[in-house]
Amino acid sequence: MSRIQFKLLHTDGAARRGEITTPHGTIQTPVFMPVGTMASVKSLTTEQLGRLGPEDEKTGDRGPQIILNNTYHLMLRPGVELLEKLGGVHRFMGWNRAVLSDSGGFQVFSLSAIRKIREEGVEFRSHIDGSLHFLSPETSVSIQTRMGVDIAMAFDECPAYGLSHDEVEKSMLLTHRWARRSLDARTGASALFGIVQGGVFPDLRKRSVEEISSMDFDGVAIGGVSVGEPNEAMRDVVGFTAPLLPSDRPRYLMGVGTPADLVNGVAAGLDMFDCVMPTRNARNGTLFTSSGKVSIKNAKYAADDGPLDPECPCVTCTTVSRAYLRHLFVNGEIAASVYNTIHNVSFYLDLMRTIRQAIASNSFGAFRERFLSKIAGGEKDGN
RNA sequence: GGAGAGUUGGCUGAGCGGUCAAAAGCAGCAGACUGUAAAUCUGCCGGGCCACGCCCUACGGAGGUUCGAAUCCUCCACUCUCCA
Repeated sequence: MSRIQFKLLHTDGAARRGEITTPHGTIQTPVFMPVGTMASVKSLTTEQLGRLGPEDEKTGDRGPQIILNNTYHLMLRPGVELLEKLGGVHRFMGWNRAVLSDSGGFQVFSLSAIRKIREEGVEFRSHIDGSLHFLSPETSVSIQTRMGVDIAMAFDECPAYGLSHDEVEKSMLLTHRWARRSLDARTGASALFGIVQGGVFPDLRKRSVEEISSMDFDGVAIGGVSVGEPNEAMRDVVGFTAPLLPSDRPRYLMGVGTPADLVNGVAAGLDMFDCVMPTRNARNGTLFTSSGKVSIKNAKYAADDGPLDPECPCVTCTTVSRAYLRHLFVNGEIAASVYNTIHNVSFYLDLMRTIRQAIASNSFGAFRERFLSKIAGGEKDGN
């Protein structure tokens, strides 16, 4: 019945090397999924996206193995009816690899000004035209399935950071009931992942893992993280929760993170990651390199004729200089976003490939240590 | 030659007796960004200092009126518009 299959290939400490088979290709894990909210990884054409990152060791394929789309945004525009009629998101955007969709649960959190939460579901007012919409476990899963995604996410509630134990518990229990209903709404056309909540409270996280793991999800995700909590808190939650997750299914850390977060996440035993950071930061002029972050708009790069990252084989690093990238950025040229996004996404994909190789050769621990100190050398905050 | 308008910090441009080191925007400099309402947002932006306060230099130039002037008066310089 499940449309995906997970195979655990190898472990190196807690780090896992695996494979997820989907109708749109096999995904090597640990994997990073670029975010393409509007069925588009911002500033890239589907074709450009498809050529990013390192070449696959075996198949010779390039590019992300899987990307993320967003239910909330796509249901508003262009709408699920149209998407379905046009053959689903893959066909719509000309993407033939895997797609995972977020359920809209996060928007319940991030767009809190326009929501009304009930047991049944969430009433939204569209941020686009103010029209009224309703999202529930059933409608969310249905929309995701009709969009034709490979992996759908259960509809959850993502509590804001700073709520009390009782409030988070209440929210978590709602997420659990919604998880059950999401699962009951699954038709089998898309795989379905459950989402663990519980905020920053270990006892709640533990309960949530137990509850979500007991259900027949195709994978389990850690949600409710990177919602404004201190970095330390996030790391604690991930470090505590990840090892509790079932080992026979993909483990997905939602919305995280920095390169260092990814390395640490893998070390905690996680397989899948997504984050807007590489794409958003690219558009805002912050680039990730092998020696730390580079704010390309800084005056010091005005006459810097060298490549952004000498160690990076991406199109950006092999064709233009830092000086040119800065010039494009300060002048607001669209190409700045394109070049920057190409690099940042490539950097992330490259990092994941390196991580996979390190695990395969049982050298992940050493790699992690080297990586973190190298990054820290270039950046004080370790990102 | 006559009539009128104007000259403000790198630029555009408010202010029209004190609360003005001078609004706002731009440019410049730096920072943030973690399941994307983000090609966004925030801070700094005359100089100096033993800096939550003080000093210096500043609103075309020079004088003047006033307790006090970017703001009022006089002259000078320059710019623009209209009429000859």
